[in-house]
Amino acid sequence: MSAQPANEIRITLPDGSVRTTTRGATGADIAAAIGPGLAKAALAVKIDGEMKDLDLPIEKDAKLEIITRKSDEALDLIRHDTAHLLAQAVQALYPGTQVTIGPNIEDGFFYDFARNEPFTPDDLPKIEAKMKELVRADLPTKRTVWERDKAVKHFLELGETYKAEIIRDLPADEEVRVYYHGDWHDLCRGPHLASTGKIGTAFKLTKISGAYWRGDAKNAQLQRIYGTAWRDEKELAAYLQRLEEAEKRDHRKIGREMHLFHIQDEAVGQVFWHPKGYTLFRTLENYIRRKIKRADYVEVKTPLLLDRTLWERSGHWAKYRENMFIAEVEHEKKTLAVKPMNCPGHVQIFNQGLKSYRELPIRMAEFGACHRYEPSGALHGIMRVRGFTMDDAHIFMRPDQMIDEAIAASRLIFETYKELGFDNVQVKLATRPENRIGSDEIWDQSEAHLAEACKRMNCPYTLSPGDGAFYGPKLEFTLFDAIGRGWQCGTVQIDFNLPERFEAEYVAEDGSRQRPAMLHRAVLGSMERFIGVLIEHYAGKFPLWLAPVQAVVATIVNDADGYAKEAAAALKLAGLRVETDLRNEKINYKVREHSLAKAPYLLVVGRKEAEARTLSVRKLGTDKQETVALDALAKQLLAEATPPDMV
RNA sequence: GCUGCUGUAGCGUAGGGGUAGCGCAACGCCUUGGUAAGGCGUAGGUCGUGAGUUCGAUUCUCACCAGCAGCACCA
Repeated sequence: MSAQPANEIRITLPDGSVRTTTRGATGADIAAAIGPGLAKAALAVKIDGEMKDLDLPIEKDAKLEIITRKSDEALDLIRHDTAHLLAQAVQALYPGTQVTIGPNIEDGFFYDFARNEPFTPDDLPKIEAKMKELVRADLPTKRTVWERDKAVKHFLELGETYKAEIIRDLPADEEVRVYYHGDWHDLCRGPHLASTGKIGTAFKLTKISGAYWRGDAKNAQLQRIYGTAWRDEKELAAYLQRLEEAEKRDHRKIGREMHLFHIQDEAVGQVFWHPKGYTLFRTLENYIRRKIKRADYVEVKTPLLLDRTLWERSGHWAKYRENMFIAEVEHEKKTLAVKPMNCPGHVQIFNQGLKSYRELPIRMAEFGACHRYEPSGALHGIMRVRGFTMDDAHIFMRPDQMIDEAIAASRLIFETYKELGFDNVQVKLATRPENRIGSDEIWDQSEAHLAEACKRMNCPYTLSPGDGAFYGPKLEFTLFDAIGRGWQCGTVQIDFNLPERFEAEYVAEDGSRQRPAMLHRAVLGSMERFIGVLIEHYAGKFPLWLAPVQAVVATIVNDADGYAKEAAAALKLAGLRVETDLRNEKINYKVREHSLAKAPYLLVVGRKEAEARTLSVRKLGTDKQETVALDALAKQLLAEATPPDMV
């Protein structure tokens, strides 16, 4: 390699080409050297993979990429700058407001403020207007590096106690950077766009909420303003449209419209399942029932109310009482608690009679109605409730069977999700929390077992440190719905607490008494929540086997009533869920109504059909019609309505 | 639980110190119409609950309950 003059550096561009430039040149200089168009479009640079300001002098050879509005990274830059813009606007409009942090989040950003007066929704348009004003002013950005103590002192003098705290907590080797946007300044790691004008105006403030300082409920509550920001107005409009789409899928709305369930004040957080909703519930339940039967589970039912002493023994009274519904029984001076979990009940069944190692594993399943006192703010439709049904099971086994059982349970979960229409599933391994029981040795072993199970299944997973249950580590299964939202549903947990506390035993091969290992697993998790997910995933347009009403026979004229009833009866006899609509309404009206009600098949009969013993079939989502003979139709629909596990 | 907002007929909404309208749904009559809203009419509300202010409260104030959006929580 030839010697390089001391004042020159070599810049490698993404296409592999190398440019030689003066030491201390900036990203902006290099962009300008490449072309005026690029210079204008440049937002920031990536130097050796790290995002930097356009005006940062480059002192040594580097790989460099010019970031423009088109780059993937552009959104992050725009959003971060918009967050600053928000803070600047807020401080201009509401003097005395302290700034804290303002990170990017999915689709946008937020900024947390400390202010005595609350923000109201009316403030958002005012703040937005101010932000746009600042964009028009095109204030230049200036990066400055401060000496730490001076920075702390400076922000304290401004009354910015949170900022001062952040600076104090910065790692000792980190530069304290303060960015100016015009006169306004903020502590920030950067990078930033060259001026406020570069941000554009494709942003919108979306909501206000309370948020705890550093995410801890023990700390002061700040006021958070959320916003979204995009490259251009078109992207912003598309995003807002996406939000609208999600709103249309809301299970609370669809649940009401499709007469699936309701919730009322006298039973907060509990679901009244209507006939149609409960049809869905039972269909799903029976599907799971078939699957676990095949997987050699046994099904049980255990009491809802159990005496306090049992919960004391299980450890729930000490660790979980806050979340339990307690019933004082006056007549007997007893305290009972409604079960928040099924596990203690299942151990009671296991403990009836002496078990041999030959009987293990025992896979004990229950569709168990559990009740937990969830914080009022956590309740959400049927997704987060206080009374719910778990598709629960506990597997009692020899310790050496644990990995195989964890694999079998995980496979059941994957298979079920796939059959239900969810192809993308992610797995997390949640490891030991701070507050836990059991020796480190047991935890080491249990975590290793779950990791080994994943490895043998060839299943990638991410670690979720500290998120395990107090009694053992767990695998968490998150599925992704039609619009990309993740839902944590299934779980496989190792429990070394309960067998110990209830002194569960089996007789081993050598005649000794041994403690069984226990695996706790749920596939759907909560039936209620899972049905909520299904509603939103399918937007109420369920696959035929799940649809509460599978077909509606609608008449055109009253003369066809008799045949319509006959046809509906025949389809019902074949095993389909069918309704008739004989009302004195025009067919257009009926088509519209049943389409909106999301009936998968509309079977229209008029004089012609009655005569020929056929039905005019119209499938939901199409406007095509097909005339099919009654017998053939029954077969066709029945085939389509076959549950995925019976295909 | 915390912050903010909201609560009017089954659903969606208007209004506002003088006891409430509209649309859809419901019900009745007319219409029997061939694939996304036929016509006319009727009924339905102690305006979330309780207190206070007032001659008078659904409207204003307070408390409570519930819902919504976040935050925290989700063993």
